[in-house]
Amino acid sequence: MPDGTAEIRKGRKFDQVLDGATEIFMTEGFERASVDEIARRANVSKATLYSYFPDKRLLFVEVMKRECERRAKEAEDFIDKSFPPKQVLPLAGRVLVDFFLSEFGQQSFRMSIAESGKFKELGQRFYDAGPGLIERELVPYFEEAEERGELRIEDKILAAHQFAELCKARIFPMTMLHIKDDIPEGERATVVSEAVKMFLARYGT
Amino acid sequence: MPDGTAEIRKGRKFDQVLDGATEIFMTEGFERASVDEIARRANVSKATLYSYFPDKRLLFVEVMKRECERRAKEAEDFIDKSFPPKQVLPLAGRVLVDFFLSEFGQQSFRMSIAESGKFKELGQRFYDAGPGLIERELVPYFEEAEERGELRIEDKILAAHQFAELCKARIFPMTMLHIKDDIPEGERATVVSEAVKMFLARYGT
DNA sequence: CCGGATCTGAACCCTCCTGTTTATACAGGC
DNA sequence: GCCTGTATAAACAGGAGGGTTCAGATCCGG
Repeated sequence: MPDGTAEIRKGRKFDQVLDGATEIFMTEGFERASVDEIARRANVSKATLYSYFPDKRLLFVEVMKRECERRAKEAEDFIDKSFPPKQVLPLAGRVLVDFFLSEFGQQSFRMSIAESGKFKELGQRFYDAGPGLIERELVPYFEEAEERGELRIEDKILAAHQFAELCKARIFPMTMLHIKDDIPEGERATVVSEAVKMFLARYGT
Repeated sequence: MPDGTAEIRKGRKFDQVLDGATEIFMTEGFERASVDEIARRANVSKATLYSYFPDKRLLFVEVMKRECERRAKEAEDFIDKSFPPKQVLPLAGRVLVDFFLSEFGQQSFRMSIAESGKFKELGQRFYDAGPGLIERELVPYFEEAEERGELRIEDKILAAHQFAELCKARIFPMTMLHIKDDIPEGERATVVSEAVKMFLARYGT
């Protein structure tokens, strides 16, 4: 075992291929993306590509795996548990909004939804890196804040999801359905601010 | 002009084709659905199908148009504006939840998201029949309720979207990503009930 | 029962895509 | 400078799907 990455992979242009595949899959989706296009974008021959990945599906799964892990790691620990909700929630909400309004957030959501039927494990993986992550981050915070008397929540898991959904109000469907491509600064701030207000009106002390 | 439907259509098995196409598109999505399969399901020859619709894309657009109209009509007037929020909101929420958990709701959402990039007008149409409809139904109700002193809402449009999003908490992502296929009665009721509680905590009087 | 419109089925063309193969170029270690 | 493993380009096989065509069956109004 020459190096640490104990995976079934092979050679040297591996990441190059994955990067190219990520780009193409993100803009085209699974069906529309062609292997030739991926190889071209990755500056790699199709033969090389197929020497790493047995087929297109596996390549796709690998792309989504990596991307989910990457994003999940990025998003962790953006919460300082010792601060009160009035400070933590606006920040968390803003991170959330900016994420799912980003090109990457949009596309991975789109693709996960479109292909989760075909690749059963994929839906689970994206869920863990998305809604699941939010749950894992917020629930412990709610618990600490409740001990400090700053919140009072019976169903903390539901509350975490409610907060996340509130942050999508009016903007998420719009971008998801390509009604608008960009949401201006002001609108993002408003939505987050109103989400926090509503959340605290219900669970605040 | 022989009949009222002033469209560019033709013959007699028109609806048969549309019905079959709807079924296939709903279960397969645009890309995966094959014209042969649609013709087979519709008990119609491919030649007939192509005598009505110039190509697959147009057929798809027509299916989505009809389905959006159909659902929009079904969903109208389920609100009795004279009742107080405590009664109206649970009902409205329940209709919402049952809709987007239905096989049809799920699939049309999935498809609209997946294909709205390719068919620009489609996103708009689905938006009007979905989030747009909610807005058009709830905002006038909020206004009347506010006049009666039952609510106090500055941004009524945002509030309508917030309520809709609250109804999705914890259940919508799960079904969308195929984590769970059915949401039991109890969970639906809980989510709606908690959505209403939160909404009234913020905007109730 | 007749005649024109509509529908059928099956073959067909063409394009595109996945996946394979082969002969060639190139790289770095010894 | 040679040798081995890797990358390349390009062509190819196999198949699927969209769209067309046409001779014949079928329907329906008159």
